[in-house]
Amino acid sequence: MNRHAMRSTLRITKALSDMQRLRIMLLLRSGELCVCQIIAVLGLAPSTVSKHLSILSTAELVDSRKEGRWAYYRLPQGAALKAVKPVLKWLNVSLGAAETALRDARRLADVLSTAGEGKSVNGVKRTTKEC
Amino acid sequence: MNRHAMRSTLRITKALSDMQRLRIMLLLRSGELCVCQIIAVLGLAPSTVSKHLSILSTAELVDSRKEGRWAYYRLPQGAALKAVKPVLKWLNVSLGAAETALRDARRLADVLSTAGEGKSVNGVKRTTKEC
DNA sequence: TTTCTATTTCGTTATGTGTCGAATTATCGC
DNA sequence: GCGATAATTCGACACATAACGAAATAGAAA
Repeated sequence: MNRHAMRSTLRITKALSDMQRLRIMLLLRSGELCVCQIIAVLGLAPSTVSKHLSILSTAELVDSRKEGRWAYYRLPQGAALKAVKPVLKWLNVSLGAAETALRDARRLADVLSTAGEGKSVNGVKRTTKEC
Repeated sequence: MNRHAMRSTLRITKALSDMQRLRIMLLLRSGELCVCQIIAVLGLAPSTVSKHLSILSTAELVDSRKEGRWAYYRLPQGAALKAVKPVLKWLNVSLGAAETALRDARRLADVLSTAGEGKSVNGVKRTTKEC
């Protein structure tokens, strides 16, 4: 139980000790996102973003699910949320209004609006690719 | 104001992304400590501990003062405390009962108890404070 | 099937970081 | 003054890590 507390805590702090991963955590405040959307906002190589997501996932700072070709990530919801909620709250307060965060938010809005006109909202089916 | 929020937040998470520095933060819950006491508990080279303390200090996760030959470090008290209090609280909850933390606490108690009274092996009493 | 697309894994490279010992600075006691 | 102690800075090394592209994996559409 607490035998690995240091290890798991360190995994969390290490996961948060990178600028790109902080950006991802802030992005996910907007809700569930697929990898290609995160890639579009961060402007990094897909393999790089995937690695970052893997690190956040191992630290249990994000949840993920697969649907078809897509992989979706979001902030934790269940028991894991309880463990990291104070950290998420601190992150939100600490840099919710940071320049980078605001710019990323704008980019995300852009990505969401231009990615297929009637996205999954309204249940409109897309025949075109999304990412 | 928030122009460097990301930078300072990242400095904090980077500072906390190391096992030895987490140990130091937990040690300082006991109150102000001088560098030599921290060295004794951690069992690392003085130069290494000094570097760790410098990183924590730059991140404003600790305060320091100098008194004579000694340098004392403690958790932040003033405005800086406000900024990092949630993090400190999370740390406390997250690994206050961790194995390493408990062991370090015992070592610290040992260091503190033998510090003021005839610590020398031959029983020679010191006239001055010593580490 | 084949051909896309989305994502992950792998290999490589450049940079960052933790550690130590040696040298340096500062202070105290003699 | 001198020598001892506390702490920091510096230089070097080993190791960790973030970045990329290429290749591999998985699924959807032609």
